[in-house]
This record gives sequence, C-alpha cells and structure tokens, in this order.
Amino acid sequence: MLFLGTIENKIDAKGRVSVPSDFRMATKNDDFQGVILYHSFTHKCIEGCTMERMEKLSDATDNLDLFSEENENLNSLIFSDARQLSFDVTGRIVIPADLLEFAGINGNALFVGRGKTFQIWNKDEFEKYQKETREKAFKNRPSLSFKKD
Amino acid sequence: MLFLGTIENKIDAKGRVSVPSDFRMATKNDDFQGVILYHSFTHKCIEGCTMERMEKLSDATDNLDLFSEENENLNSLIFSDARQLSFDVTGRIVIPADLLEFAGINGNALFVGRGKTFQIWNKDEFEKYQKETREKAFKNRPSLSFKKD
DNA sequence: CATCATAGTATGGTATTTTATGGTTGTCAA
DNA sequence: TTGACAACCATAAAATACCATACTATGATG
Repeated sequence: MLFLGTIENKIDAKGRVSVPSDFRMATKNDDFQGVILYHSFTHKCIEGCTMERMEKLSDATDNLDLFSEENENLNSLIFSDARQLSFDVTGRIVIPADLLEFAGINGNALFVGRGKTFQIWNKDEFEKYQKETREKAFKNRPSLSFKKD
Repeated sequence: MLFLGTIENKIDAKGRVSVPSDFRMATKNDDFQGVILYHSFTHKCIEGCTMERMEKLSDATDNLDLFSEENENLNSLIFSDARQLSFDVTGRIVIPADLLEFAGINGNALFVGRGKTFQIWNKDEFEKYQKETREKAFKNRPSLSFKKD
C-alpha cells in the first residue's frame, strides 16, 4: 500500500500527533507498527517511511564498498539520523523536537503522501513549495498543456 | 480490465455516489476494492484509476535515491493529491468535497471511461469539452487523414 | 403474449464505529 | 523530587457499516 493524500493534524502540548488513518493502514501488514522519520535532504520538511523500506535501503547499501565515501554518507546521514516511532493505542506518535524545529513546524503538521514515502510539513512552507513544483512540472512537460497542431 | 462507457449517477447529500457497476468490475481482481481519485491537471474534472495502477506508477518512479530532485515532478504531485476511496457494500464511494468543487459537480456525476483511467465530470462541462474537442478534431482532420500508420 | 419471479443495481435514511484530540494517572530514571 | 514519557480514560465529530426501498433488465411460465 502507498502513502497517498494530504492531511493536516494538530500537535498537542506534549508533541503528540495522530498519524492519519490512511497512513497507518499503509503499514498494517508490517512487523513494526510505526514509522521511521528523518530530515529531508532536499527540502525543509521531515521525511518518513516504513521500517520495511528502511530495511530495503539497508540492503541496497550493503552492496557498496564498506569504506566508500558513498557508504559513509548514507550511513551517517540516513541511518544515524532516522528515528523509529511506534504508534500508541490511538495511532499517535511523538515527533522529536529537533525534527519539528528543522521543518519549522509548530502547532499543526501536514502529512503529505508520496507513494512509498511521505513528508511532514509546515502548511505554509508546503504551499510555497507546491506552487513552485507545479510551475516546474508544467514547464518541463509542455506536452501536457494544450496540444494543438 | 478497462474503464469503458459513460454513465451518469446521482450524488446524495453526503457526497455518496454509486460507482458504475462496469467500473467496479474493472477492479474486481485487485487487492484494494476501491478507486484512487485526484484532480485532473488538464481539464475541469476528477480523474481516477485503480490502486494497482498507482503502485505501478510508484514502482516506476521510485529509485531509492534520497538526494534526487527528480522526484519533484508531476508524479509526486499526483501522490500528494490522490485519495483512496473504497467501495461500500453497495458499491458507493464518497467523493471529497474539494474535488467536487474543483470539477464543478453538484447533483450528478458523469463517469467517463478512458481505458486504464476514467474521469468524473459535471455533465454540462463535459458536453462543452466534447464539443470543443470535436471541432478541434475536425479542423485538424486533413493532417490526420494523411498520416499513415 | 402477458405476467410473474429474480437478481443485480441505484439510492435514501439510520445506527454504529473509528478517528482525532484532550486530559489524567502511573512509572522510571536523572 | 522532579521531569520525561508511557499507558490509560474520555468525548465530539466524522466516517463508515448497516438496513430498507425502488428500479431495471432478464428470463421463466401460464
């Protein structure tokens, strides 16, 4: 199953936030009932995925030379930064404060589905980003706009 | 299985609408008993497909590369905008209000088959669109008829 | 041929469950 | 002892399951 859609949920005083029901469903066949969160490397947001995917990623890095620069980067940047957060009985997680700060999130968290992964944004930041992306997508794909001739 | 034909069904006060029986049959071999809806990027209508197709799309664009900007494209826009809606026992779905508004749909929904995907239109909008398309096709007719193969 | 029976479909209304959210208590460790 | 954190309890609103009815097409039967 995939992470689809965009849902905004409140973060309470203790940092608790409900993971959207559909997102939880996307992990229901996994061993680990929770999600993995880490800094995005390309945007001002938090990225997330399933434990299953993390394991796949780990398998992929196994193929690299142990001392290669790439492996060093992956290990230090991804695995050391990733946190596993399990759902409580009502489906909530507590997002670590440094991640919230990095993404500029305070009261509300915007969960954005991206298929195999998802992101958590400050709403204003996301809308800014999305606007840019839309423009880029249309520029790069003129074939989508009206095909005359 | 393909989405074929054009069927008009009523939307009730809660946004519920019967997905045409033939369309439901087109998903009967899938794991997920429902459809994925998202707003069209080219027309004033809702677009839909199966979860299976979404997963294929996800597999095609998923390269496990966390540093790539390449995923900032139309596909990611689709994933963040897509809603998974499962059929109830009588074969209905609830179309989210914002999608209905985007497509200008109020009381009735026109399901239009497009093979691997389908669209949901306001009937008037669709007829307008269809008229324009016919005129365009007629204008371009000479170039069409000279194209061999 | 007219009528009846049947099965699948569309549609409307109500009841139940799930979800998101807030608060309280208990526990362990610094 | 205090502060962090997990487990537990509560509730309103939203989503969904459930039930009932009407309609359609089709086929069987007298």
